Amino acid sequence: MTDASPDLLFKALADPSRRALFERLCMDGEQTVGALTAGAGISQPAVSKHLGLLKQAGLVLDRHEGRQTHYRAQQRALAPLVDWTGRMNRFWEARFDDLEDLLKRMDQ
Amino acid sequence: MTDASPDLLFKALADPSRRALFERLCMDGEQTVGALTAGAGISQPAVSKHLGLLKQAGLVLDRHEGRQTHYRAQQRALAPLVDWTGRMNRFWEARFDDLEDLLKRMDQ
DNA sequence: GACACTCATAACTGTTTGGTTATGAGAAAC
DNA sequence: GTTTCTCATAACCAAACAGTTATGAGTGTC
Repeated sequence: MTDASPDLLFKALADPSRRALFERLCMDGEQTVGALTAGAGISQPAVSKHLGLLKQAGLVLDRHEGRQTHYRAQQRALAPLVDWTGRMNRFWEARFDDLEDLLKRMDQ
Repeated sequence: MTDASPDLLFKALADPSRRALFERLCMDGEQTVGALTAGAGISQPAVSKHLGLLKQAGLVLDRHEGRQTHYRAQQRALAPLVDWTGRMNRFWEARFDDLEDLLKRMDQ
């Protein structure tokens, strides 16, 4: 699950609890499920389920150590998102350029 | 509704139909509801509802002309998304730098 | 005025989803 | 071996949601 579609990414990040978990992992680095549960306002199973979805979307990686599971953010996973926004911006700029060209031609 | 939280944006873009509508508006520019409905695989009321949500999220603007409504993408609306991804990347890099520093110090 | 067209809203429906509690599996601690 | 701890899964529930059809409001056409 190295790469994911924008669809999975948007869906995974659409939920506030999930986005908060991902943000914490980005800010503070690797953490156990227990640590993540403390501070999230929801139960441990809820946290586990969210982490499962984030993992499926390629946004986090897990590592088992003894009886705890450590999760960490996978930064690369955001690339498709950045690509998508960039693409939308480029479309927009292209149309803007076309309009500009048109206006210039009309001006002459 | 000039600006919106990342939450509204992520939620609005999480649905494939909605994202497709927004992509079409970015690529092809302003379009009527009728034009957008043709090509979307869903009914006109469904399209209208999605456009309503996109508008609420600040992603599109509408313009009434006679009996039709024209929608267009508002490019600026993606800014909070770009900011957010940038912030996450910066957190990640900061932690990476810390690790690098630590390793350097340990090396001496 | 009568009709046709375009879109939005209302009312409803089936599915998805974010949460819960209960429980089980695996790994330390004793 | 028994107990304790950590996490994941199962079963369930209420709310949110994406879609539908029916209808209404507003605007052009004749």
